[in-house]
Amino acid sequence: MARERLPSAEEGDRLTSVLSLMADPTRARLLYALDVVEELCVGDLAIALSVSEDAVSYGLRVLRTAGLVRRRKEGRIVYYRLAEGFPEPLRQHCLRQLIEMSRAPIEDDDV
Amino acid sequence: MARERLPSAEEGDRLTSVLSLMADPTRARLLYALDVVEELCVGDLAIALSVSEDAVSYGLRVLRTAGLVRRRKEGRIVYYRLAEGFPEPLRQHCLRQLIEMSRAPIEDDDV
DNA sequence: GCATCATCCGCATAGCCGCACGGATATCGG
DNA sequence: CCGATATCCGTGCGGCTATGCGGATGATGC
Repeated sequence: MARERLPSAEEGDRLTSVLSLMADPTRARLLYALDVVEELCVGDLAIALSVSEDAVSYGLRVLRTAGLVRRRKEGRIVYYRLAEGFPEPLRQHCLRQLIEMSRAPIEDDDV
Repeated sequence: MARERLPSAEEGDRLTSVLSLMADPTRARLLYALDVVEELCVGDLAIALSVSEDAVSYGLRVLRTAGLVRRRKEGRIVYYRLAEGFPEPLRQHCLRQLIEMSRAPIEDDDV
C-alpha cells in the first residue's frame, strides 16, 4: 500500500528543503513571530528577537526566496508577513507544536 | 499571554537542534523508514534508501547520539528502531504530515 | 584458527550557510 | 536639495557537517 512506501530521495530532498528553512534559530523565530503578530517590519523584528538587522534581513531574504513570506512596502518601511500559500501543516504542526515542545523539553534536559 | 510570547534564542536553539536532525534527506528517510517498518538493520536500510552503508551508519550514529533511535545487537547484525522517548509531535506532525506534504507539493511548483 | 561478513570508528576533505561589512537605493522631513 | 533613515544587495569569511576511505572490532561458518 502507498502508505508504507518509503520516500524517494527526491521526496526526501523536497521535505528537507522546507524543513531546513526552519532548522535555523533566526528563521524559526522569525516565522513564529510572523505567525503570532501577522505583520512586522525588519527593525521591529530585530528588536523583538535581539538579532542584528542584517541577520533579520538575510533570514527574511531566504524565506522570501523560498516563497514563505511576503513583503509590503509602506514608505521606507517594509512589512513582512507569512505568504498566503504558507503550508498549513508546517504552520500548525511545526511552528506551533514544536515551539510548544521546545518549551517543555525532555525532563532530564534540565539545567 | 504566554501564547503570544516569542520564543527566546535558547528555545529557538532547542527547536532548531531537533528540527535540523530531520533537515537532512538521509536522516529524514531513515526516521520515516523506522516509523513505518519499526525495526531494520543497517544493510537493509542502505538498500531500501539507495544510500551507502557508511552514510546510513553515520546518520544513525547522529540520531542515536541525539537519543532518537535505539539499537539492538543480534549476532553481528545491528537492528535499529525509534527510541521509546521519540517525541510524538515530531513523529506525527513532521514525519507523517510533512512526508505527505512533500508528495503533493504546491501546484505551481511544476516541472 | 582462519577467512568472511556486518558494522563501527577516526580522520580528512569538500561543500554549504549564516552573518558581518561596505556600499547602494529609496523615502522622508525640512 | 540635503541629510537622515530603513532596508536591500553582493561579497567574503569562519564554522559546521555529510560523506568517503582505511582500518579496527566482533560474530559466524567451517
